[in-house]
Amino acid sequence: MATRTRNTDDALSAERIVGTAIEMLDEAGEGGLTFRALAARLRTGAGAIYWHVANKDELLSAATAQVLAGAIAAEVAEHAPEEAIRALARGVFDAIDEHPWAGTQLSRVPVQPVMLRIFERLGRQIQALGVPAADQFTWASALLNYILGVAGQNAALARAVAPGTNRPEFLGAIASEWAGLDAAEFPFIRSVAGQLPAHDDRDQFLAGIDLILAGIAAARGQ
Amino acid sequence: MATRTRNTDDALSAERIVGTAIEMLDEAGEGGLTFRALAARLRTGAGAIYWHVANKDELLSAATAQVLAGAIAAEVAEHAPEEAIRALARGVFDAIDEHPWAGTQLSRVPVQPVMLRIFERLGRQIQALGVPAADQFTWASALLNYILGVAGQNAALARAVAPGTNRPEFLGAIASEWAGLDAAEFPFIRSVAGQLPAHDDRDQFLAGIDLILAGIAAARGQ
DNA sequence: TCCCTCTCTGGAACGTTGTTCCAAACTAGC
DNA sequence: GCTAGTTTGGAACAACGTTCCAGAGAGGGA
Repeated sequence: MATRTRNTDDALSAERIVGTAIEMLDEAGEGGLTFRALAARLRTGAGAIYWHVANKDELLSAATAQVLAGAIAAEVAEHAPEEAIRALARGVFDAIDEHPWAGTQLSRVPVQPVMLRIFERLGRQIQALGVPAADQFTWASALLNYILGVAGQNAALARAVAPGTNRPEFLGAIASEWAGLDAAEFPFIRSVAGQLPAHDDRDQFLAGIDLILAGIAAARGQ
Repeated sequence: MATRTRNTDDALSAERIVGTAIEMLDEAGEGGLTFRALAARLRTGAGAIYWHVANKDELLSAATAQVLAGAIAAEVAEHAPEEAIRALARGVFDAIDEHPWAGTQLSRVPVQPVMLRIFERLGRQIQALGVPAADQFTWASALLNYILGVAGQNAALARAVAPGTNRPEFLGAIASEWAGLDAAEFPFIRSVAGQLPAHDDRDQFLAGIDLILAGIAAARGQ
């Protein structure tokens, strides 16, 4: 019988822990990641995990960083600044759309290393647009905050959708509620209720980015 | 000795519970509100609270709603649409600036009754701006997501500032970190590091609102 | 006045969580 | 093959949200 040795394959490491954590978060959502469940899947104890990872916040940060790595790595040098900003925003959106728990993490913690890199990319393209130095910080922050807002709402929605039901069904139910609101108090909500079930979150998100870019262009033109 | 009667003053009620919860959240932050501590301050048991409030989520929602009530109640009919949007956004910002825990709540849960009212106000002003019906939902959502993003980041920052230190000191420390980053990798962050400690969050937030409004104006003009 | 019913109370208890602790198992260098 | 250092994993701790339930208080008929 095989001797129980500590070989490289089943050895614990920060990478393996983070990778397994991402698996569990993707499968069961934010509530699905506990140190006990993680230890069970890794066939070890909770204490062993703490040797490689300081605490749950660090674990979530590392998982979020890994999931966003692709969006940061994407090369955007060849594009015009506006297109580069769109591409970057699109990358972040797609990452959090695929891993909604990462959206929670991003909107919950202050700017951390991953988001600092995104902020850097955004700012560089803002500079490339010829924005005055005094406005660069403010306008890059506006873009970042918008992205983080969408990230948080996406995650909140994913959390709210009951495990059994699917998204169109859920949005349809909300649209019905909206349509049934008081006509005098909620005329606007009622008027857009019909657009809710069919609307594309991604398109809507990118339209918001374009709106901010148009605002920058307008402010620059004067 | 006085007979232990149940008079109106010390009677438990949803209002009194929510009011006390807001007090505790303001004093000790989001971690300061537990059912045990709340029960202790109300001189009762945790079980009694559950007779008036379904669970902690509902309690936080009610607290957030109360804290945002002022921002919604403000009458804005006399202003031009753009100024009305600014006033509304300003009201929300000031509320979450004073009660950062409310920002966490807003960015953590999907649109709830309070935020639906704000969305309604935003949308009505967007309509008043003469935006085409097809764009109203998208652009009102852009404004809302931006506001929620700032709300979340404000709350995250408030949570990160160590109880002992103050805000300028904390921002100064981050600015120092930013200034010390690799020059080749973070040119933009380094260039704006100096603006971080002195910048006004509120002004920056409102500049972002103006940017979106300018974008709407530009898109409308074509 | 008594009693029954319904509302409301508050303290104990349950299950789960993040985290800490520590004895034992393993690995590597002399 | 001893020893010093690293790594493991299971037990234990403190805290949390929530549930449970015996009983106190109030009000309305008999």
